[in-house]
Amino acid sequence: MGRSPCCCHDAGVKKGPWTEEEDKALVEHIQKRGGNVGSWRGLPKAAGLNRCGKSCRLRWTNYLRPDIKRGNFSDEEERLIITLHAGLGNKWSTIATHLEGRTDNEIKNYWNTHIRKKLLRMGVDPVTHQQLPPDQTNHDVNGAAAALLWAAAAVSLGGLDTGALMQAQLLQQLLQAIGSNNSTTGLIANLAAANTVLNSSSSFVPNQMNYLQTGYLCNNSNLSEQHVVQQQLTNDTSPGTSSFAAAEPADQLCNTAASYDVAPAGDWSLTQEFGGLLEPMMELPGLCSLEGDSFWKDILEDSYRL
DNA sequence: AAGCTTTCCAACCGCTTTGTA
DNA sequence: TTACAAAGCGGTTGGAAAGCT
Repeated sequence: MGRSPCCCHDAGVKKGPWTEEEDKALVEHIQKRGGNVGSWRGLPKAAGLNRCGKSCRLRWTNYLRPDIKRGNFSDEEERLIITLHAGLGNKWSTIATHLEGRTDNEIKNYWNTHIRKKLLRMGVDPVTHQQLPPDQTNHDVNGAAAALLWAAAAVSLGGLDTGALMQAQLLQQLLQAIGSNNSTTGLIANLAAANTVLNSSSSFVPNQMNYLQTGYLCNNSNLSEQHVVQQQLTNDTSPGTSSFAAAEPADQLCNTAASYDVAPAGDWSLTQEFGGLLEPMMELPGLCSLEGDSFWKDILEDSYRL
């Protein structure tokens, strides 16, 4: 497997941004051949371009190809990228095969400039898709957790009505938690409380159970299907390694991501900030078990001390 | 308004994989 | 089986645009 001698090293071959004339020449040449490029190496000469064949190929595949979809990524595309990335790692070309009209380069750029930062803001490691340690986490939830836990406890004990007030409060607290900075304990407490409120308020998202976990908010009406997703993503894969890539991994993942609506658009605007179901599920006990379950008691005490 | 910093993305570089003689 | 050419791929860079002071 020798290294390919690349014409890009030839003296006099133009580099840098393409001009309109060059684009036109390349497109016309390929169209004349009915879309059949043939040899990229021989293309520049045939098309009258002073460019390396490799440069022509990249320009065509990443920019000039007629089936390329331009414009912002949709939430659905973003969720799919996150889901696929959790299993495949930086296999951009494989990921790209599941996003119609998107190139690997575009997805890679979008990941590095948008998704990666968003995950970090959420306290999620963009490489492992796991919750970051507390000192690297950006969540601030202590204040929010205290207020929300109070409300959740009150609801559970019958001291408050579960109505619009609770829903508004929940959203407000969650937004604070997402956008600011603090401890994992607080985060868990907040998510636990929010989980309880969601599940105790049937009017909030009718007929659906909502699960909150560190890092991700999950909204899925079918828990068993969700476990299938998670098993595929956690057991069969290890980001950065190739074990998952053995038997048509991308298809598995694509089917998974497509079949199981990870965070259905339109259910709840907040869910759009959270990408997927990539961590082991953390199903939290209800506050009705407050008396007998030290889980909630500990969290309440923690949040009280904040 | 000017200068500096940050963000974004097209394009490049070089290694790996695939095809073929 | 081996060697080489060509294509594919992922990491990185450079510079334009946007944002900030």
